Amino acid sequence: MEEYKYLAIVEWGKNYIAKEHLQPNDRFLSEKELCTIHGVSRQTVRQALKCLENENVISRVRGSGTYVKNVAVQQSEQPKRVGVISTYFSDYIFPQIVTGIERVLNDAGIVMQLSTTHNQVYEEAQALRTMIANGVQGLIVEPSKSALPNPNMQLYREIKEQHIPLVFFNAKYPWSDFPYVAMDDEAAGEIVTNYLFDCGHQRISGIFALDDIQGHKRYGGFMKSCIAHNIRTAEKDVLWFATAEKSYIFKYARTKLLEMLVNSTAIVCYNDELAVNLLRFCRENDIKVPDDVSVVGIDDSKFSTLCDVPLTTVHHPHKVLGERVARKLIEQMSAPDDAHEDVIFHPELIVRESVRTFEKR
Amino acid sequence: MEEYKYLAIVEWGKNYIAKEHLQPNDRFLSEKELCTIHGVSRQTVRQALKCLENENVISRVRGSGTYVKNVAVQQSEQPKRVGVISTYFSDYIFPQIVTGIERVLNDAGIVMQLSTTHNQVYEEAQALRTMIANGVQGLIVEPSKSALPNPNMQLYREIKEQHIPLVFFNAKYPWSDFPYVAMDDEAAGEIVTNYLFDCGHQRISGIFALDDIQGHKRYGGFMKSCIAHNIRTAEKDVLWFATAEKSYIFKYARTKLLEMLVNSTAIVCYNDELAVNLLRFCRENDIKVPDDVSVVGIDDSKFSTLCDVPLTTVHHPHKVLGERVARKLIEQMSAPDDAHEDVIFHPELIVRESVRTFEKR
DNA sequence: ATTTACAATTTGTACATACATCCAAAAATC
DNA sequence: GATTTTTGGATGTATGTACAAATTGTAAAT
Repeated sequence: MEEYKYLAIVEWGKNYIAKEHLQPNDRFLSEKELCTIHGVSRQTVRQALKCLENENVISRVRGSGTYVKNVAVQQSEQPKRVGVISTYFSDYIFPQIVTGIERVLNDAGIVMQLSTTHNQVYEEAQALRTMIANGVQGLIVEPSKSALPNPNMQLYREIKEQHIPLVFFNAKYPWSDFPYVAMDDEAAGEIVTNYLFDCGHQRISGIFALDDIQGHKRYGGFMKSCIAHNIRTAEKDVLWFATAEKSYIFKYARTKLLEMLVNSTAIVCYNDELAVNLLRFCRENDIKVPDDVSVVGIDDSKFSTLCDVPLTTVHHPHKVLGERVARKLIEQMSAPDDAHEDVIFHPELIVRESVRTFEKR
Repeated sequence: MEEYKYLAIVEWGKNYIAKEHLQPNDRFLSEKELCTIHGVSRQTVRQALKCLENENVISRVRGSGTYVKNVAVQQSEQPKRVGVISTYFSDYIFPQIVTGIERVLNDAGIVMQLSTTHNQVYEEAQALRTMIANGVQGLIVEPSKSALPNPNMQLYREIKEQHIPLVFFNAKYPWSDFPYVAMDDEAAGEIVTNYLFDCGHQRISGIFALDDIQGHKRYGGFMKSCIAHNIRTAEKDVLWFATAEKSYIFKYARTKLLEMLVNSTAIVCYNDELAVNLLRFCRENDIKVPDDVSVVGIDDSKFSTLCDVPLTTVHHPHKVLGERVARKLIEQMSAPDDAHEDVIFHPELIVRESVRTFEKR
């Protein structure tokens, strides 16, 4: 029961196409014919046709006529797009995380748009802006430099205001108000450190990323374990580095590093990547692992089994985490839930061969 | 310079908003005012306003007036999107290729949409369809099962008809008419085999992928070298496998494989992944590499240095190839060039430790 | 001070007419 | 038979008029 004539004609036209089984590029009725059929003026018919044209149901060709457009276009609406922004994706554990994300999104018929920030907030801003301008229906983001002040606060606020669902993974900005999926980084730091104490180590040092919430939390777990074991001086035995310069640490902090290796029986590394590099550094400086010094990593990356001394580390859920993040986003997209619950994976120790066990006294 | 009055008013209106620095939700001129300003009928003004409304420049409220919409929307037009479809992307050399693609596209301000086929033509079809429905401006595709008949021919024809630029990498379908970027696979097969002959090997076998043009070409290079060295029986010493069952070959073709390892002094592997698996198989069966048998791979993947016997292989340009593919697509997008030239990288031998050298007689 | 009624303004719908422009098929020409 | 011209019919543009429906401000009534 349409109130207006032109809207009635719009509906009538759609039904007509369906009823007559008109195929794409079939000719539709002319304006004149529609006038006589509905007993209205040509202007009214034109208004109705303009509507149908805007809705992509018909296309009109001057001098020729009105034609039916691709019906498929209207039936299967554009598949949804989701933006995935991570710091890296070709190295380390990222390919596996992204594979997990891709699998779930793909199964849900969602297209994944990928961008990397190389852990630069500027690139993060650019990626976010591009994605939004691109009309993504959701965002999966791994924060860049999550522990430092972030100039993209305003952008995230806009995302919130525009009600674009967003899920963080691995870390979240402390000031942000989006759900996140990560492993319990503090527990991970605590578990490896506890394990070292259990193996009889007493002089334990740590190397952590300073610009990254994960680094802070793992450091927190490390400290928690040290304090629980009555080691109050651990704070001094920590070396901090910025993730951008992770390869430089072995050049520019060489002295401090060597000193640390001599004075400690074990080193807790921020992650496996650092640990593997440390293993190489030890080899180059004729320090035997685990005989001279023990090394533990976190993340259970592929390299931890491939390096010359298989690395004791903490399992990161990798692919499962990716899948969970994607599912979380899909949940948020279907039912925007402001009472977002975070998903935290509990880490698990993987014992390999990079830690020496001391005799119990 | 507009031919039609209403189009002139559309342009005038946009300039007016810019000139007067009208903000979103500011009131625009009423229809009556525009009539007197331009000296046209109200209908003409209305047609112009309808255009501006369709372009999202203004919004009209019955009984209230016409208002300016979000200007940001119109200024920054949607960034371009490009679809990247590869067989895998989290393993082997794919992360590096995709990283190369991503870098170039990103620099060009193009968003990358990623999908993987797992070397399944069905998934390839689905990915292509989704991408097209999504309105990508270009496609980068690694063919799936490129050596077998492909049911997606029709799809590729449609892509051609719709003039969507497309570039293949690593391989191309023999019947297709798109440019591609790859390394010279035949030369790669030839180079490693030649090297084995140079090292004094005479009994050389090969293992190749049967469903993949790269496999065929590498096999071709292998055969070329064998024939050049007057080994006419090589054809019998080839084991074929389907890429999907690459891990099964070591179970189900175990007898044939062992026989081959005993009867040969060297094995040419389709790629490094297979070679690394073969190394493990040898270790498990107490066959020493390279003392008992030599193994060569192709692709120079990361694993070729990390496995216990560093692998002699052929360098694949990885990231550079990715970058070149992306640039090729951008070329095609800016200047559709039917006289598409393929880009072929010439491979280079990387000698490591998996090949034994026989004394020259 | 709040409510109510009304009027003015503004956009939306509908009809009528005239001419412009383009397409395609029919007709005329070569 | 092939090419050019004509012509009918289709959509596009432009103007005019009339009324409908929604918003907003004003003024009167409560």
